[in-house]
Amino acid sequence: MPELPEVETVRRGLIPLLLGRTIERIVIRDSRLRYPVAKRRLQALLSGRKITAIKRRGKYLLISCGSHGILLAHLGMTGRFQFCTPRTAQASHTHAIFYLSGRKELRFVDPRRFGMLEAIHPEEVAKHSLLVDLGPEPLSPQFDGTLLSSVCHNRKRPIKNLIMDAKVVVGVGNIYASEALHWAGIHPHRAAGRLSHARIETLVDAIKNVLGRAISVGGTTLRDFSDPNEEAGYFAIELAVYDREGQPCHTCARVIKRSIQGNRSTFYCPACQR
DNA sequence: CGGGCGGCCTGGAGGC
DNA sequence: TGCCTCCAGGCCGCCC
Repeated sequence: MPELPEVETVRRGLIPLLLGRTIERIVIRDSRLRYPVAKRRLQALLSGRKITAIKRRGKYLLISCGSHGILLAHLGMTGRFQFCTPRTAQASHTHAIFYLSGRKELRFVDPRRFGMLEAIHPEEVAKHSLLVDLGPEPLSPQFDGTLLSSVCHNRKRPIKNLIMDAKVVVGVGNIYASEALHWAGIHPHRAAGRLSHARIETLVDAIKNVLGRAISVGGTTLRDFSDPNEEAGYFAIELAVYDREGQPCHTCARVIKRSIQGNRSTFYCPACQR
């Protein structure tokens, strides 16, 4: 489901709902997510604790209970958080329920179970195996043309695969990789090492602009994404190439093509992207 | 060691 | 209506 803009939209949506609430009780209904959910550790670190901050690293959400613990969560492809009351009918694939003060509940729903939930100590964040090798945040100043140029140097790997690699830069998934390459006028199959510095600068700008724009409109709703208030995102109507195979390019009217890269669909305009 | 790709899961869409 | 195949926004880990 979600790439960085969707996760950021969820984070912003959860802040007013969760900050200041206490996690009174945690029920794991099905621990079979991407990794088995360590239920007792979750309860030991988080139950009885007050939520003080909600942060994001790449596509990971970090729901923090001060010095006591952090709920590290990943939505995978189909995960979502639902904020509701005890009377709300339970959706199928509700794997975890966090009972909150004020008679509210935070539920984790994930049909495909590619998501994850784990409780960690605050001091574990820096060296956690899932976080330690992550590249820079794409919207941070650290991610710039100089950095991406050095990563691209002499690499034969297609540029699309490279920008989707979380060790290079986090948060750029299949949709926004296709979109950013389109705006930068770069063919997704082009070897990273054969791009000029100027074009890499353009690509960095495109990534920042596409992600920033998507965040500002609440993410992309393609199939099943919505924020915790069940509001849909509106970026889908702005997609230039993604899921537009056979349709005309908005710039040059040539037909958008689809290819397979790394077992994933790639969409591009064969005329605008070289 | 870089990097391609299989596999993890379920459900929806579309073809017949 | 039903069955079958294909496809899906992520990411670890295996293997070349």
